[in-house]
Amino acid sequence: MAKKNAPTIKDVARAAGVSVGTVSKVINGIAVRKESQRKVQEAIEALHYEVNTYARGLKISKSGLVALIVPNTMNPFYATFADHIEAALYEHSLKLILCCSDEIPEKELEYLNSAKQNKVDGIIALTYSDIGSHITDGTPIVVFDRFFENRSIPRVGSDNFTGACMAVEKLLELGCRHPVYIRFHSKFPGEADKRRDGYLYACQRHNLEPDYLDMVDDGTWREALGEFLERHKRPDGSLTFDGVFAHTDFHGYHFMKMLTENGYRVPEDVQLIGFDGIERFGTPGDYVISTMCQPVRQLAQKCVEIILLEDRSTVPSLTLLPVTYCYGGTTREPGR
Amino acid sequence: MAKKNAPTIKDVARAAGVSVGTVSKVINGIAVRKESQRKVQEAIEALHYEVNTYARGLKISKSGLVALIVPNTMNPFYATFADHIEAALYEHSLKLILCCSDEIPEKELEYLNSAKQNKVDGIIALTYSDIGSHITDGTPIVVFDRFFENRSIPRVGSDNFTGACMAVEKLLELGCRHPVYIRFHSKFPGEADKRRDGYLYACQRHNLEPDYLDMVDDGTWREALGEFLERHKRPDGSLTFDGVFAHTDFHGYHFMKMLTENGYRVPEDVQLIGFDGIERFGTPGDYVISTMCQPVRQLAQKCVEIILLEDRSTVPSLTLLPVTYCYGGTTREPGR
DNA sequence: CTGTTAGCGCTTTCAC
DNA sequence: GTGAAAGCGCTAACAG
Repeated sequence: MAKKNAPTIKDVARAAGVSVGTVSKVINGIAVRKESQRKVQEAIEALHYEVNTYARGLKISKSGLVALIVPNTMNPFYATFADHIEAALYEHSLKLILCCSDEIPEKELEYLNSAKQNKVDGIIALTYSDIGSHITDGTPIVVFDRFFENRSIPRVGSDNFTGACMAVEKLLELGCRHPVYIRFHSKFPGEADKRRDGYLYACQRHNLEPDYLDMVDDGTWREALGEFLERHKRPDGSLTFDGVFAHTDFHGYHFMKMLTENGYRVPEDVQLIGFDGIERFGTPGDYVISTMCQPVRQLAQKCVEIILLEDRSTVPSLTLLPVTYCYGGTTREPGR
Repeated sequence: MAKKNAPTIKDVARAAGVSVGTVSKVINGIAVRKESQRKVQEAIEALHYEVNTYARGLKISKSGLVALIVPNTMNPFYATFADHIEAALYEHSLKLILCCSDEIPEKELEYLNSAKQNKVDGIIALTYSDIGSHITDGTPIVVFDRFFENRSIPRVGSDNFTGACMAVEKLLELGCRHPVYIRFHSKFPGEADKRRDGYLYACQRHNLEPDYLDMVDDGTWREALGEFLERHKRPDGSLTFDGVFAHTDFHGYHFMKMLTENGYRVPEDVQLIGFDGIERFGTPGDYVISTMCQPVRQLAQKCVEIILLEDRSTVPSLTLLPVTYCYGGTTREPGR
């Protein structure tokens, strides 16, 4: 905002009959004489004075800005995360610079550099490239949900491994005998890979033969799901599995649709649990499918908390928060 | 980012053996001797120099920041809008400050003031309070989707009136004889009110008896919809309406669910068209219900375009973009 | 073309 | 407690 003739601290000082130093003290809540305090306050009101953040930033090199790098805000998971980050930042009088990378590594890097240039007080990143290796200066940074080799950067995420185990065990508890796992993942390795490990571990622990679809998401997931379904049909048309743990709610939802369209009843014939905790229209509690819900709000708060930590030597290098099972209509629930 | 010893323009000048003025010129793309150009560039590389945005901002009072005030980003409509705004800003090398107001007037105002204080180059606002009356200085601002009394502020939105007419006519075209309208609105007046006007106009034009539910959204919409449904059941169980124009996809979706749960088939018994163009998981083209789709992307671009307009006297005070009908499974479509 | 220089508005010593 | 003054890093005007 290029307000041409905005009043400066000088104008206030003149109007209040004190020096700029005194005005500065009042602004920053440093003790001054009651009398001066009052006069300055009055002058500020009268002139509609507002501190110039550039000048202040130039002096104290703090902007009150935090950059959030996410792929986009179309995806409800990212959108929700962004919303909670914004809220958490607001609590600390910080502003959010939203950076959508579209999952393009170059754009992620570009935003990262721009963030540094804009002198943000911190960076929260959910990226696909290993941005950690590009951090050179002392800007506080935390990566969310995507962990890379560079272990020197604090990481925050959900306990994917345990969550996956819980999903399988929930399916078993609800009567499933043959839970399968479907997954489409980005070509970059990430923390979410642990969901597969969790599935495998749970299978082993419960003496189940693992049966899963695990492929890179190249846009052909619909065909792949169809094929997977065909492959699991018995001659009589019934399915060889009775439970599905989906890597994400997105694919879980679409697989449910496919099952329904093929005449299978969900949850009567097949029960299905996804991962993420996506809610319809963002309405709290209205899960699109039964799911292992990520504590997005707490995760966001944790990220902000870590960014704000004064003593960088005390920041935990890894923070994993637990996920919880949430009913969303695709599992058999007693009494529903 | 409080990088303590970041190299300054002075350091670059010294390293390159030129003056700060020359360095400044290089940075800002002003012609200098080839030789100097090269030396400065090298020095910048070597020192990893980055311009200090505070100092620059202090000087030229431009931040490259634009504030977007929306209620939240949980709601897919807002989330999508925010995403497109971000993209449009990116095209102009501008950064987005995301402000979620939670629909709280005080918060909207607070963010507005904070935006001014942060010297943003523009403000895009989707608010419930008449923020227009609080704008005092020359910050470019545009309000989206919510129009108030203050007509001096440029407004951008969808052509709700025409869109509503189109919805009704589409229903008629698809064989409906008795389209009803359901609506839950905020207690603040807004541009979306025109959707009701459009419905009424279309009814009048086609000699239909208007029949609609129009109430303030006080959280009891589910009950109200149930009541509305009961009221329209004939003794034989059939419904007195065969088409629904829903004020938003949200309520349209939930009414559809309710109809289905009550044994009515959609779209066989009742066809339904919503408004907004919400897509499942943000997937392009995967509309949750048939809908009058707002051109969110174009709307966002228009907002940014208006913010950027140099000559403020040429900004259109009102920009209405057309909505388009999109099939989402709740209407009878030949060949689907 | 290039170097010098005067601030932009603010915080922060440092005397008083 | 308070005022004076020195910059923070940069741009732009001006003189060379």
